[in-house]
Amino acid sequence: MNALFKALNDPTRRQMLELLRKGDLTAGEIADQFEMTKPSISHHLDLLRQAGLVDSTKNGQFVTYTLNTTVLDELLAWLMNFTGSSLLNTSPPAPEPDSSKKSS
Amino acid sequence: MNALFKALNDPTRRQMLELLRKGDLTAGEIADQFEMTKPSISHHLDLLRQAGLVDSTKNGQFVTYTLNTTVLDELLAWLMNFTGSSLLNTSPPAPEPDSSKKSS
DNA sequence: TAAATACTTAGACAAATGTCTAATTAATAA
DNA sequence: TTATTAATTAGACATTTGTCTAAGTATTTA
Repeated sequence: MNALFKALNDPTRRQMLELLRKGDLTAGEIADQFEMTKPSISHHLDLLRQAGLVDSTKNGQFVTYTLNTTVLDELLAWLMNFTGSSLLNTSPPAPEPDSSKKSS
Repeated sequence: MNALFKALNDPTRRQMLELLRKGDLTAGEIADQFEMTKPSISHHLDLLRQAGLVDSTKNGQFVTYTLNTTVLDELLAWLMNFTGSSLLNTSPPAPEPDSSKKSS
């Protein structure tokens, strides 16, 4: 929990998470999005990994980073103790609104 | 958003929030729960207030602190962008299970 | 093999953070 | 009014944090 809040307490790292929301990225691709040296990027990614917010896998000379949201569920649970669990939807997913009508 | 994560990035401050969940407390009552000097406590409370997580009102020589969860909703909304908004319950509150039975 | 590319590790350093003691302000009690 | 109590403000100081440059490790390409 401590590592989680620590990891989230930085705008660069939060932005990294938002980038990864759209899909996996290599360390270099992430670095391209920031005006910061690669070592600094590497360090931020390390903190995110320590918090369990991202996973990294090596593919050849590239390292791909993937968002891991399971640890955010823990944060969500913590939050619910304050905002009241009434915000949580415990009911089963609603049926699709009828896929026979429109596609897009 | 920055002040919020900053305020939450400390175990003492998070514990303070949990204490206030059970009810309002004066600065002194809060200080009693920690092995830390009052000025340090005061400083932590100040950061919580800056983040909008607590409100403070002066009553005589006492200052009472109250939990303010509205800013946590903002965090909740941010979180939902990651964990998937399906967890959010958007339906109206369910009717009370029948108030004619028990009082408590 | 040698050079280039992708990334991390090591170490320095300024800025931010958490804690303390001492002093200050405000309100109550003697 | 003077003393006491509750709390904050000011300022010092060690630790942590974010950033950088330089160097190191793999991996791919020439």
